Amino acid sequence: MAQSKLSSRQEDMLRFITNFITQNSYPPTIREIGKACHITSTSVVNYNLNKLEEEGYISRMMRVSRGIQLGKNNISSLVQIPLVGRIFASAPVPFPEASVSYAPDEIINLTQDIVGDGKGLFALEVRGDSMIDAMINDGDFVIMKQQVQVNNGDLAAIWLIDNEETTLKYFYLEDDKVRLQPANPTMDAIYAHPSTVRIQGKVMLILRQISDEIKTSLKTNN
Amino acid sequence: MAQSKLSSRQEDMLRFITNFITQNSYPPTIREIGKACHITSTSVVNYNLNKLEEEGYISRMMRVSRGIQLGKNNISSLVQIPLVGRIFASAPVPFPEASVSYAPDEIINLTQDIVGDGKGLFALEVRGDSMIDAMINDGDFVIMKQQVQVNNGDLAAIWLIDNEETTLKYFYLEDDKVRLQPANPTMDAIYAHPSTVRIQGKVMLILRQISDEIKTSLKTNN
DNA sequence: CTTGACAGGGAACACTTGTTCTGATATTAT
DNA sequence: ATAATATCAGAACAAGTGTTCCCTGTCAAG
Repeated sequence: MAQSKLSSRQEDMLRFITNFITQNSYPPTIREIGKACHITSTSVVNYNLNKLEEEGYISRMMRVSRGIQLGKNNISSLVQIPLVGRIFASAPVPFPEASVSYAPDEIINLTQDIVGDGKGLFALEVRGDSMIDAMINDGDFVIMKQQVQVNNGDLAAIWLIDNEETTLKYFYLEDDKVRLQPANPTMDAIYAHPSTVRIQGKVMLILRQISDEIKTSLKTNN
Repeated sequence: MAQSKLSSRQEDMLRFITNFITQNSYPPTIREIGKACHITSTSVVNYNLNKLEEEGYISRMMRVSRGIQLGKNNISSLVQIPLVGRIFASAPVPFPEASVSYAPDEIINLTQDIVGDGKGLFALEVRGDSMIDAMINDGDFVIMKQQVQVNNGDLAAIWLIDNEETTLKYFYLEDDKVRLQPANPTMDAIYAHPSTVRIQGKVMLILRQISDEIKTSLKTNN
């Protein structure tokens, strides 16, 4: 997959395609490309599109109108994370149901450079001040991944069976007991027996919208 | 432009369109929508697409295949925020220079539904534990907007002239003095004379990447 | 009951669009 | 120069695709 051995015509086409997509948010047709790049024949456009695909600049969906995608190189693609519900001390964390699809206002859009591929992630809104020892406020959004085991040092959502309480703490398995360390260094750790804790997931990201100006869209409905 | 008077079928369609676009980066055809939403007739899809357009959820390009754009409501277009530098207690906050353009690894990509249009915003990486009374950790990213005045209740970056210290606190102007309230409710407020504080900006968003898995791309180079 | 607005279904039509075929021209290698 | 390859042009075709028309059914208002 060689690089930058594009003819000037191919550069023209690639530039036009990029502009067209950012402008219209859908890709151009072969004939639209031809018109913009002064190519009279659709077969020539098709020919050069195949060249662009061979070089990895675009991908084409065969037999699909406007089936052109920009190469993965220069894209900072979106990741959609479902906003599943709320997290608070007195209940276990809710988990996403694989079957349902989420409404637009229940989705938090982030980018790959922040959350990676976003696989298995879901978001929860924090309710109450009970997570304050994890440096997490009422109203914050936590993006977490469901898993029953975490590594030492991970910030985990943990269900304390005896207390019937959800807590967010840094998890350390030490000898035969579990140390749950608050994020706030001024606070003391909790020690517990492994059988009394149930790991529910791992916190990947915390999002706190301070200003009301930008809080409009992520507000969940009561 | 009324809101949420969408039928379940229209919600289905909107959800499918959104998913389809983010997945394929080009919009679906009428027939693809119909197939996915169990609508046998193209005219019904067309009918409901027009409804969605009337309500402002999408825009349609007449006579253009796949000519569907997501409306400004649920649009999640990218916002690029320059990562200007670091913020710590012993120095005023750095500000972006309008003239320079930033390298890709100095840009934080977020979406409009989180930060709005992103106008005038810039990002800083928090260094040290000095902001801990604002519930902000070492390594957090704060997204802020430069301004010399803030409203009461805003979380502001403030330069304390006498102490030669930057602090992030909720700002309240009361009578003739300034009350600076830590975000952590267990801590006490600071009172200061207006002439001894210099407002440097307003914090809009706090981003905390917990897991190393997703920390790769936003790491600043030393 | 009648009317009208609304929602859905089916089919036909015309335009759009990717594909393919044939041939011409340009470029490069031998 | 000759052959091989790459690029381009034009045309025709089949499939894709938006649009439109007519019909049926539902439901609330008059």
